[in-house]
Amino acid sequence: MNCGDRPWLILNLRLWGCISIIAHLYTLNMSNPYDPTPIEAKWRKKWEENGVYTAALAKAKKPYYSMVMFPYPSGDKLHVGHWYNYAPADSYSRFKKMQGYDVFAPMGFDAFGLPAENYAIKTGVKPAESTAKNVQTMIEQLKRIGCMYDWDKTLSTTDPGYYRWTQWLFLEMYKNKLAYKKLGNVNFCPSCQTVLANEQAQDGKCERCGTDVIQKPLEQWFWNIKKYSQRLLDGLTGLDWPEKTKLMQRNWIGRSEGVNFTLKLKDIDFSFEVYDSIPQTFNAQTFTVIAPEHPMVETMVKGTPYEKDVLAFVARMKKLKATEKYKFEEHVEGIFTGRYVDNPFGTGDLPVWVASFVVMDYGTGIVNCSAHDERDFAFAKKYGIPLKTVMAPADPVEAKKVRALEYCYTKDTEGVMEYPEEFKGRKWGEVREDVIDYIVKKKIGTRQINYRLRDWLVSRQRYWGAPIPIVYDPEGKAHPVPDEHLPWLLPTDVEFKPTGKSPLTDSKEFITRTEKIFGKGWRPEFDTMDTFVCSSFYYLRYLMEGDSKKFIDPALEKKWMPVDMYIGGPEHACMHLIYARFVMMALKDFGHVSHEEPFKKLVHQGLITNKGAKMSKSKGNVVSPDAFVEQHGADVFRMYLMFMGPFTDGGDWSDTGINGIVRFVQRLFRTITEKSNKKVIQDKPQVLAALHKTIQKVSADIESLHFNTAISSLMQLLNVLEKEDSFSEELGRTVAVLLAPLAPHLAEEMWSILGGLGFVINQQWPIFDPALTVEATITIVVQVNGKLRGSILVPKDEPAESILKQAKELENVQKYLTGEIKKEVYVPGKLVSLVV
RNA sequence: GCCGAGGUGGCGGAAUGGUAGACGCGAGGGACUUAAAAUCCCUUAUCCACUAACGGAUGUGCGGGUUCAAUUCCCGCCCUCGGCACCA
Repeated sequence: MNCGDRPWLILNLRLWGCISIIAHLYTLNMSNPYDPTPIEAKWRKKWEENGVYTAALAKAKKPYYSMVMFPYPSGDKLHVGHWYNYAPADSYSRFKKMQGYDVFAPMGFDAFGLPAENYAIKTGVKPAESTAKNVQTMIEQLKRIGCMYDWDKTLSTTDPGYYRWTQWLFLEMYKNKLAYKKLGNVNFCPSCQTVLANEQAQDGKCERCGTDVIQKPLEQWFWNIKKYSQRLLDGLTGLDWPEKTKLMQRNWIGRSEGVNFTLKLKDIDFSFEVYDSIPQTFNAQTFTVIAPEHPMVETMVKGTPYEKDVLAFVARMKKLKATEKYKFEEHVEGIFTGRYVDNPFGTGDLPVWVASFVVMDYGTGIVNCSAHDERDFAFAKKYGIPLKTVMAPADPVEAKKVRALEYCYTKDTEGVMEYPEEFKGRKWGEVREDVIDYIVKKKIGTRQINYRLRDWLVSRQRYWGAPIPIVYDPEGKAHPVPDEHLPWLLPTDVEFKPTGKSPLTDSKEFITRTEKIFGKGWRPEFDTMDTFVCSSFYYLRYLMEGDSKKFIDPALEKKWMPVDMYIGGPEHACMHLIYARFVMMALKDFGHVSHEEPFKKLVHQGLITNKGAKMSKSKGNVVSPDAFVEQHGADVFRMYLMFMGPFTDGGDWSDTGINGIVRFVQRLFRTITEKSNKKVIQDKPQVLAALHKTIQKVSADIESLHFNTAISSLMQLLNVLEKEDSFSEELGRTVAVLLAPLAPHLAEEMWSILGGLGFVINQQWPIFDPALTVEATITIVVQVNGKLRGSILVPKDEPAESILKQAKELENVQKYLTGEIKKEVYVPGKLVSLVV
């Protein structure tokens, strides 16, 4: 968003980059046997010519759907973060392919969105143009990584052939009563000049630009995701996702179980409900608060002496909330309505107040307050409202203070109940369920479940998005755009200045088109859709090549869904990943798909930072991979990224270690191509043992996405092979196969030099033989009193008694065997532990 | 405040009860070279001792505990990072 460009800095960085590259090239030894640039280009061309990565979706026997979260095609080049995500994900896909799966690894572009529009505002270049160009550039760059993407099935959310289905989805939601328009206080970003979904207003700030979000009363389109709260919650149990992500979604959905009390007002015939998720303290409740936006406020005060003041307060609060100045912590205010709740619990009447802090769209928007809540306590103290306590700490001195209301005593599981009589002496933390039963039995209230998840606000007052396919008749009633008019094209005759109104309002063509089709006085919906709508179903559209008349082929959906492996950033935990699940569930209910969940297994790659800070254009600290790839090749760069540390951890960028991988690649190439020997028929047992240990380790490590240790075990194998004069060509080829997922170009080159047939990527993944990994002699470690005192080398089937005997005879062990041996522990094949 | 993850050499990290520091970077020394780069070999947690050869103590954020044996398991604390937060 905020592109505080510092051209001098970038120039400086580029200049230094160039100098260091030239310096490196100058000093590069020409005797390096492996020259990546031409070789990598050669293999990419051969893969493409032979359609190695084209998935035959209908014919596939063992489908494996492997996806990464598709990128936004920005004008900037691919950065290290993209590589860090895509390269290891690709290594995993390749591994699966070699294990015999029919892997489908597509790639596409999430191309609608604000940056292209902001770029248009700055430069006048239309978003459609800049986006198309960026997509082209990005495809070129993506191909350079050497990933096995099936480019036949690529997609861009901005293609009319794609957003036709975004609009179709909207209409399906509309037909099935899951899309509705509603006036309400919505999050609005004054800088982006658009509304935001609840999920996009993080910490009271715009997710995109960091501006303080304000509350604005606007009429907006919502999708009823709240209806799916329980299913979204239940579905998590069966997913192979990071526990942390599941927990974040659970918290976001925020299920809470409690009670609803039905309350009656005194003097007028008026009743309503309040929700209470901590009903243990219901007998401490001494007043009731209602949200200023609540429509019932007006009814309550109508015709009373309080009416004028209360309504003025409400108006002032609404206005205040629509400004950037409003901070809920600082503006705790309220006003008495003059009304009382009629003695609900037999403990007296409760005065009803309008209070700033009451959340309108959670529960019923009206709440009962007690002394056992910090906020309620502070509010009561401020306005002199009486309080009473029903629980106290076990410590009598503290209990006395609590009863005297010296401070707020809240949510302490050890707190002891004092009232009502039935619960006296019991711990607050243990009576919850019993209190609910008591309330239900006495018919004071009913069980109630609430969710914090809000409906998804899908409309945006911006240009570069899929138009909402709705038109309004002259009376202002909404009508869906009929299917034959889809795609409901995004007009091009618009200004891009954000005004808070949709830019589409300016389009003459859009209005003319609407009137021509629907009649005079008809108006199109001027809002476009949140880009998260576009990305909520793209995994289904990959399965349908190009423009098609159907949303999905049911047979392909049944066969390929859910996505077997989905890799992307953790920042989407409560946005994309919850929307996509909701959309999949809704589509299942509408009868279009057979599965409930879109992503079976999910993994988050870690974040790559630069000097501890997140890379961003505005900070000018984005590391470009291009220079490294130019110099060392894609294989080296992707292996370096994988070798940095665990994939899910990310880490701080530094280029000091890349030479380690450069050396590894050169040494490996030289050793394998020079020492592989046709004449060697049988490899030495210790060489075979090393190979099979490596097969075992690399297989397990790639499967668990521990690429760093997979590479390190290949390095260990190289260290063994380098010491040999020669080994079999067969062994050399197996090493090429093991390397194929991690360094695909290098592996192909080695494979072909060693006379391998076809492509190495089409080979079967080797199976390790446990019998071959057993060494003839083993080292047994000897400990005395838990301290290491020596070791012995014995044949692998040496009996235990003999090992114990040898252990005790060691000179350095003898020194410490000063008394009688109390205990002898022998861990077979590992160690002897003696206790004296 | 609530929830979650983590803390290991100069650095990235490895080891989930069994030789702590694999693998790599960096650094130091040596070989090759007119020289440099590249390459190859040796050393590299800290302290002490020895350096003819062998060793000893300490050590995985801090303090306890379980065990023959703890980076790993248990209890208490400190710090860092991530998420949520006027939801009663």
